[in-house]
Amino acid sequence: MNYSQIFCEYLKKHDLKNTTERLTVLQVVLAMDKHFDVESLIDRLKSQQKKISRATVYRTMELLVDCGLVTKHRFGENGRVYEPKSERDNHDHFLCVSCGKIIEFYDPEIEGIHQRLCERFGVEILDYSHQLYGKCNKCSG
Amino acid sequence: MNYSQIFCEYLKKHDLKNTTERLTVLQVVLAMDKHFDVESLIDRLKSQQKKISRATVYRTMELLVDCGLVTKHRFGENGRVYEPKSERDNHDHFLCVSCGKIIEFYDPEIEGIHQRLCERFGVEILDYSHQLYGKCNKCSG
DNA sequence: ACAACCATTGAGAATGAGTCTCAATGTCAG
DNA sequence: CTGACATTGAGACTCATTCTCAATGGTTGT
Repeated sequence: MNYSQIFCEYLKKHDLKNTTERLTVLQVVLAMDKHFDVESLIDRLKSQQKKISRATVYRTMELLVDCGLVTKHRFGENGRVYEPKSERDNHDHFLCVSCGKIIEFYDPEIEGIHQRLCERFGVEILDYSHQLYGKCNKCSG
Repeated sequence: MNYSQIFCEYLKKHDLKNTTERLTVLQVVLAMDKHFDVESLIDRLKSQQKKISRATVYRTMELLVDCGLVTKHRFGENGRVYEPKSERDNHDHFLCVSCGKIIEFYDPEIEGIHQRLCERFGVEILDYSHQLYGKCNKCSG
């Protein structure tokens, strides 16, 4: 099942309408760089002569996050950054404060930490955010 | 060396002036709840008849973060939250999305993760952010 | 102690990301 | 096809944070 199909199913299941704006946003999102902000997405839409309002773009991104096709991040003091999510795609981010490079990494021990937290405090974890900031190998020293 | 002394040293070292506004903000910050936002801090200042402008409060918080007396967080979609930092005070946060409760926890394995990242990619970590969102034991189920 | 220099402050304007409004438009079940 | 109602778009709005700049105040050297 591809992204569009998943999105359509999601829309149907929630009694939301299958509009061209929504599908167009999804298409363009999938063609963006891995990490992008809404501003770039809107620029891209404009440059492709797709006239979709800022409000609709924001509204649609929310849906895409909600149906699990996209994840939303906050890196440092900047606004939101989105990232299309692929199956079993579980990673955290390192951001170089000098050049802006983003390194994605996965360390299974993060799950150990979460597991121990749940056991210790009896909480249920729904979501998390884990970012590292520093200098990449080219910028350090 | 107490907080005020550290702050004064910091100011001197950076050729910044030792103003009553700056010291007042520090005093009131130390008397705040563990996690607070700028709005509450400004309210507190007002209620104590200390007239310090919004701009100065923001500017001073930046200094306090820079000199390591306070840490700055972003929890979810909300604005900044500050937290006075004590010696060897290394912890992450769990936030209950239902009741707002904050649990602080420390799991040494977070450092293992960071260590492995440094070795693997040759990066230097300067800072990080790690928050968990979910339901606390009273709100889950 | 004093003057002079320059950092700091405050009030309010400006910014900017994100949200809201509501009339016009589009979707879709029946 | 049509009615019911969800969605869209343009721009107003919000709200946290930053900026501006004239007035104020610390600090240093004498």
